[in-house]
Amino acid sequence: MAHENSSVKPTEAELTLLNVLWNMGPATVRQIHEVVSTTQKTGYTTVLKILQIMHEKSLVIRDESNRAHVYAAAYSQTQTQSSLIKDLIGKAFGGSTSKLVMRAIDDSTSDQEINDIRQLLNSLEK
Amino acid sequence: MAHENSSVKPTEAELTLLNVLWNMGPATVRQIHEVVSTTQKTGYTTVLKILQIMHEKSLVIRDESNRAHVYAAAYSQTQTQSSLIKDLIGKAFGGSTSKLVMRAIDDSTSDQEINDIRQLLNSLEK
DNA sequence: GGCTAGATACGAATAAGGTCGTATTTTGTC
DNA sequence: GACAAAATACGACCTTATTCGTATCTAGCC
Repeated sequence: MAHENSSVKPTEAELTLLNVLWNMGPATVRQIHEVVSTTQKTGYTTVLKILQIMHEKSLVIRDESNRAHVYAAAYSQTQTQSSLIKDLIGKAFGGSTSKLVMRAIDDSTSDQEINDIRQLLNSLEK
Repeated sequence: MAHENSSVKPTEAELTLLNVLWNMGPATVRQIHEVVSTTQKTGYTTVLKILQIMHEKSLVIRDESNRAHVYAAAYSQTQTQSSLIKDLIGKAFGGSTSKLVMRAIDDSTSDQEINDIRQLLNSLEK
């Protein structure tokens, strides 16, 4: 009952690191760890290990020309977001994007969010 | 680097079974398995086991008054969809619902989907 | 050349998901 | 009451995710 992902599907921890990479751009393990550890109590070697696994999976690329390898996301944030949305739509929304969009909008609570979405809709409806 | 989910977050296989339950309503393991096995080659005891685990996690409730227990989803499809969306927004969209909505809309390809969304937007914009 | 600080590589432990085989229990039917 | 069919319970195995500790390696500095 398992699955195969033609597309990219990072795990939770991997996504955490990817978010850092998308923010900072290419970075060393140390730099990444520094950022991550402000939020979580994750050890340095844990970050390193996950990065190495991501490298095997080709979720990141790395420049090994220097002693401290420099990692970068292999896929853009947008591409990854699309993969994850598609996955979710497939497994929980019967493949219907509009159902997901509707649910997301219905769930919006903050005025800020509602305004953002309204503007988004306006810009589309012309 | 792991997480805690205050809310419901079924796994992939669990979601498959939940989808069946939401469709059929309360059902026995056999009934569920029958449906699932039209799509996948999953064994009867596998379905049973997952249902038992889901029961431990309180993702389903079950009526044990008959020999064949009758399972039912503990949370509505809508509730579950909301949880999953919220989770995704949190981990891949920086908490921004509008970003997810925008991405979902941008990714829409089929005319059908685009029309559905357009109608949805129209019904909201009045 | 040798030391050390700092990097990577490796391997082990733990936990969870998914898959089944086998054991056990239950209940209706003769 | 005993048997068989059908259900549940249990436990094992394999994978993947996550976490680190420890071993190794490397490059610059005296």
